[in-house]
Amino acid sequence: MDPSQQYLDDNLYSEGFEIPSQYSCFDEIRDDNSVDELLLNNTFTLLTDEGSNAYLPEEYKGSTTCGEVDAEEHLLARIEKSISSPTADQSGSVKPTNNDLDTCMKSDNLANFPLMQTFTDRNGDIIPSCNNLSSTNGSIGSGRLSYEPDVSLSSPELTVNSIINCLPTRKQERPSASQQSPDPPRTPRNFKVQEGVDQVLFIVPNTTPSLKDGYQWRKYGRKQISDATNSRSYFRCAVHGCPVRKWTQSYQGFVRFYYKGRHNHPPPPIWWKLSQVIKFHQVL
DNA sequence: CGGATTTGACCCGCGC
DNA sequence: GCGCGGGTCAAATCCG
Repeated sequence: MDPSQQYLDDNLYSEGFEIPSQYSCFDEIRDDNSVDELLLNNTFTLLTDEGSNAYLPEEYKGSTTCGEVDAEEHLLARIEKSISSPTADQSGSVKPTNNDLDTCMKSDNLANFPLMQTFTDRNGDIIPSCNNLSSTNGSIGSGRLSYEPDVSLSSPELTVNSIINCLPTRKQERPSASQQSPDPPRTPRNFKVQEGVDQVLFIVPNTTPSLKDGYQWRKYGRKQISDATNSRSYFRCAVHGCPVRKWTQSYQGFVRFYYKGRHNHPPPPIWWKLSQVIKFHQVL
């Protein structure tokens, strides 16, 4: 069976990712040391805004927007780097010591996975960055992250968030040119920018074995997109009245998760994600 | 048996 | 205005 197809069909997609709400603050973290401090002090704030180049790769310094294709190239490069340099994430000084966190990381088999996140601007263009969870009180010892939005601090220029979440579990070859589809996957029509609506994009290798955030999702449709090898699955949050929807689509060895909306109920514990953010920082 | 998933049909938005 | 592609609905089916 085509691994991507199997991935799409797996019930694990009944549980998806948390959609980060609007960030509670936009602290400007301009150097790695300050991030280390925050992480080590468990205040855990990895934030940039649209204008911050704090963690942009060198090629994106000075720019705040780039096209989706460029962003994807960057993503693939990041994945390859992380795969080819298995010790890369050992260089960081962040070493979470909380036993629960370690247990969670191991149980979800997510240790050593890097994470990358980008924003999209109002036009839907992806802005590579290192933004991620915001947590005003997300201490490692608490067992939960807070995603309470702070409306007063939300950026009017940044209403759409995209996260690219890379979770390679084993070496994965990029498709050869002959294996690649001629066209990149189309963005879901409903994923187009809407005022005040959160949107998130994850891209994960289709070999990722387990992806859980505790949310329950109900599949409500599936569609062949563009050609017979490209299908998209449609999910809605299983909580009654919750407006959040997500789409999944496989493409070139990766699976894209498109999320739209904001949960209207408390988030579940998402320990593993916290660990990924830390790992991401280490990889960078 | 009830909840979740599948899948064909229908609806609608967008491009031409 | 029309046709096509994509999103959702809902009945059928599956599964625990």
